[in-house]
Amino acid sequence: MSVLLPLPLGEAYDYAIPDGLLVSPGDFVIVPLGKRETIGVVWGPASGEVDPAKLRDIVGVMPAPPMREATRRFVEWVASYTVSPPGSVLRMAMSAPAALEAPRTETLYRLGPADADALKLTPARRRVLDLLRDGPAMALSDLAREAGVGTSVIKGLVANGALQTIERPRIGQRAKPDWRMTGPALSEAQRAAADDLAVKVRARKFSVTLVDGVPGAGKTEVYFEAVAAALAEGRQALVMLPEIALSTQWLERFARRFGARPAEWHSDMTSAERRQTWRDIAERRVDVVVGARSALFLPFVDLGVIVVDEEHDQAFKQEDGVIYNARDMAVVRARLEAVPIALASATPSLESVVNAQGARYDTLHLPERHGPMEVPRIEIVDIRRTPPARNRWLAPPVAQAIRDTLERGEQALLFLNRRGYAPLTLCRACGHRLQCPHCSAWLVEHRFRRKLVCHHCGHGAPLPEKCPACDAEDSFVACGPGVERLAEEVMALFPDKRLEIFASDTVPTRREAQALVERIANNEVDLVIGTQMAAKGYHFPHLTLVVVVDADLGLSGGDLRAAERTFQLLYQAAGRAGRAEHPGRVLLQTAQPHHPVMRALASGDRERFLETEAAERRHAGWPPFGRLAALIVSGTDEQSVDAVATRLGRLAPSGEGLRVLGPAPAPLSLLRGRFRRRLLLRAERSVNIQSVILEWLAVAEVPGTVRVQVDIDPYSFM
DNA sequence: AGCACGCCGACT
DNA sequence: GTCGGCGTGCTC
Repeated sequence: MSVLLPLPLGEAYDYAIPDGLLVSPGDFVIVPLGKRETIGVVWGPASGEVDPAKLRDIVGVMPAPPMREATRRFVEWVASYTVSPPGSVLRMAMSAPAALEAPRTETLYRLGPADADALKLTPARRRVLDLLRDGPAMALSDLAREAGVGTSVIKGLVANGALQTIERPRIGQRAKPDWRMTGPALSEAQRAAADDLAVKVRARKFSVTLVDGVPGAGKTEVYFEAVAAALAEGRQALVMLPEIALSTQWLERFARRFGARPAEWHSDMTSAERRQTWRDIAERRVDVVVGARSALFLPFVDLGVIVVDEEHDQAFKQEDGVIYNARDMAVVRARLEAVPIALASATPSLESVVNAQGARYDTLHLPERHGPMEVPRIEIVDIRRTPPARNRWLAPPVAQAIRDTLERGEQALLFLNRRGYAPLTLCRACGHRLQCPHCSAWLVEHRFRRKLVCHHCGHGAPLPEKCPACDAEDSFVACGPGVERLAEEVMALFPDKRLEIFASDTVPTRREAQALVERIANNEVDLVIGTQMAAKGYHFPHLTLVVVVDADLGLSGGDLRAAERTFQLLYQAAGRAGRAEHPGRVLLQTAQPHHPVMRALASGDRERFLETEAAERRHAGWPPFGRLAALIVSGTDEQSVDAVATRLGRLAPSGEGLRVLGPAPAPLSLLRGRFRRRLLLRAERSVNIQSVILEWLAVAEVPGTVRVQVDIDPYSFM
């Protein structure tokens, strides 16, 4: 049999089956590999490429449900699409190896065969027997506690046969979401959209539906009905959210609709939680999973629907290891499982919009805000006309708007997507810039932590006393604003107001972030300064003013999605304003008031922006109108990295509808001590870009010291 | 991914 | 003289 191992091996290995062992494709098996044993998945018949005499025996089969055919095909599909070893993809589908072991058992006590009346019935013994006569079998400690006896009484009853023990797999008690509960009243548009999705779920066929609606239009309630329909069919449902949005607020909403929480799947679960949840999904004890991108590889048995919320969000793009976009792979999984998938967003990606226009996807529009809410007014503040004071970042009219808001007892959010005090620190005397020793990036001063930090590799160092280049003392000047520096300015302006910074540095854990979200929601905070962490998915009823401190920040840098991404981020940030009964106001500080992004935001004309954006990309052949792949060549030795990059450039495939750009030093030409070069392959949609790349890499003879990563449909150009 | 082998710097 | 650093290569 060929067995795929969760290792970056390139192909499945053949193993022999010892006499008496029964194995089938999909079984999780233990196999020897070198000196150790590894768990893999039986993938199919032996390839026959290895001398049968060399084959080693499969050691055993894990006591776990086998990996389904559809899941195996999904693993293969992702591997071939991303040009990754299938074993690396398998590893993502085996993220809780402990779940493959025999489930832990518990010992329960129930009445035994002996005639209780024949025993000496002490009061303690009677209490135990009475308890078990009317109730279910119980664990030792529970039984002892409830009967008010010591464990020795129970052991004694077992010894004389009045009680007996049974071993049972320990099954966590999970409350099941109940689809029969009545949901909130839906608007006409919501009802129509919900019915459409429910019909698709019942049809048990593959389809993709884009659920497109402004923030507050009630997309969540709509896709909850798709989940309810899957549950009514007795099937499982998967809801994918970008990591950051996996919030208590969302879970509470779900619990209100279904009376129980869904199973969660995300990176900061304990291994015990992973083990339990993975197994519960594989054995059908979990109906609904909400998770980040890795939830896509869970062992669903009978999936009925997939929902990807905030489908435009970049957090779905995995940037290390197997580089994949979980939104796109979710569509593939839905196809292989033959189920409908819903992609929801207020700012759908251009990819999805184009797919919807091309009739590959259906679209459900949810036009208005649902309930007594108004769409916030987005106003442009031209910082060239009303500039902030020197080394200040808030324009006078903006400061005034904040003051007015606070005076009304309402909250303001200042959005600045820059952690730390200042993005760059330099020496006034010689101009030396403080740079990371491992990356081509500036060190960012974090004044509260009294440290310099590299945001790319995590390198930290104390702020030096004097300039490392010219020895000048007290010569450092901070350049540009970060959230900490903005906080300094705001504290000086509003010293008696309660200010919180909402960034990964101030709320490093999910728990702390949620505590802060609660404080903001309960109006225990007046002013929030936040990075993009604060921009997404939350609902703050007292927040009526959102200020985008530097709306131009994401626009520079040669990224093909810069405009689209900026539009999405700012629109989402703006959506935080005025979601309760108070109307919201949004101020964008920009030096480019006529930029299409700013105009689209101010006029609310999203369609026109998307059209312009689509036209530009179509003209240039960029995605989604063409295919794109990046090769990232990296290594610790700059010469050999350059040699490989140059060779790849020389051997670049050519042909109809194909073009290779580069090699060029990556914008982060040094990252974590590795030198980096990039090549970009652009092709027409008809080109099979994966096979082109495979042939390319095969002839380029990359030495072991240099790594070439393939990024199909790159989102990051760093 | 492990776990080996293998070739150069600081120790008993 | 060894102990051990982690670079390189293989595992059916």
